Amino acid sequence: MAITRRQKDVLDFLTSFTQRCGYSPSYEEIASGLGVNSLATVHKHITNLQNKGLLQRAHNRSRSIDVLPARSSKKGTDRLPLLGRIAAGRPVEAVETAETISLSDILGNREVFALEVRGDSMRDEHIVSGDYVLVERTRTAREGEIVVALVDGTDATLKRFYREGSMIRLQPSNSEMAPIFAPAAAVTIQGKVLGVLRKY
Amino acid sequence: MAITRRQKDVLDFLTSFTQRCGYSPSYEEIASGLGVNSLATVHKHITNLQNKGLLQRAHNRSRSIDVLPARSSKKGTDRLPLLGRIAAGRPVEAVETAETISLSDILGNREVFALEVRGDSMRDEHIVSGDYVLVERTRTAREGEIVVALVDGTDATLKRFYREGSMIRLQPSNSEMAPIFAPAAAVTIQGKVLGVLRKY
DNA sequence: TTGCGATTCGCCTTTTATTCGCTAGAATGT
DNA sequence: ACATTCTAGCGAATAAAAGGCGAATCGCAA
Repeated sequence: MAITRRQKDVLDFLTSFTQRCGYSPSYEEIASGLGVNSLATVHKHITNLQNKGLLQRAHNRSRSIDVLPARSSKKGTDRLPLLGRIAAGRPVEAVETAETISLSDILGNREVFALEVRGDSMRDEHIVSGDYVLVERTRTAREGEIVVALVDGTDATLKRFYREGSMIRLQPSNSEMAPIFAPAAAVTIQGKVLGVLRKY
Repeated sequence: MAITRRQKDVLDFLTSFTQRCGYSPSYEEIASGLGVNSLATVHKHITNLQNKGLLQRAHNRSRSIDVLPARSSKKGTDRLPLLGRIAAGRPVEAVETAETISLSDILGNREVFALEVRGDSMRDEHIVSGDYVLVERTRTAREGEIVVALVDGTDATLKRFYREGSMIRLQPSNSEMAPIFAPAAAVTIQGKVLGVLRKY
């Protein structure tokens, strides 16, 4: 069920509009939201998405688009079998294993959001540009944890967190970059990193 | 739920009126509340909303409208908000964004399994011991893709895949390790890597 | 029975969805 | 390398639904 970049745009717009307004958008509103000038284009997108089973729509009915939550809960795509370890020797068997892994193993029941990483400040930590970090929203952090921190209220960065007396050291994991030292009062923790997700 | 702008207005008015007064409004009150002059219009709205299952009403009875509780949106842990990019400057806002990321964005509907990585053979690719690679089960691969490959039926490894004439080169992403050369017949592709998941 | 609110009936305007024909680029298969 | 299919886009014409009106009618309850 290949979904194109543009189709995801459309789907995201629909979800956000519906969330924001409480009703679904008209084709014209979709068009202007996506920056296209033709209703036909919108119509084609909607039709395609409907054919892919990602949304429902009543024929010729105004504002009748329903985005289906089926995207995730379709077939348990959120939980996948953990078949073993690689580079160990044996072929990967199609074994029925009880072991599985899923996002919820990482997330638990916590309030989590994702951020796309830009820059190389955590390169030695093997977090690179384009990765998504999964961040739990907290205001505190422990020594050595990777955090999203705000310095002087303006600069959000991804660093390791260390306390040094009344100062905070935010340590990049990149030997070419210098740590940031700041008084504890100037640093706001926005969350700590629970995991990393990368997509090829 | 397939609702129009005006219908939401009506529904909102009904909810707030009922909340405020403890009883439901007459059609005339609804009309003036909505700024319309015809009871017929109101009636049409109410009927439509009833057909959509959003409210209940007794026939020909005064003030007999019951707004049915809206279905709550269960929030799945498998889809999380993508709040923005990090190391960009601004604080991470608690914005309601439509953009989301989830495992299914990576997986699609393909047959996927996970493997825990051991060893450092893909270190320069920022895949390290302890990470989980998400692998689509395929028997073919394209030039340069990261694959799970079986050499001589015994040795499963994680490498980049290159074809060189009748030979296959399996290239580790680690400058300290040498590539594996093998005849195409001796190499079995077990799958290709779609993504990486890391858990701290 | 009588009155008030609910219902129904045409008829109108505005909003919205649908369809058609066309161009162009990307992805795929032979 | 080529043809084919799919995605993405444009503008215009058409059809249908949504929203609205006033007036006539109906039905319950006081």
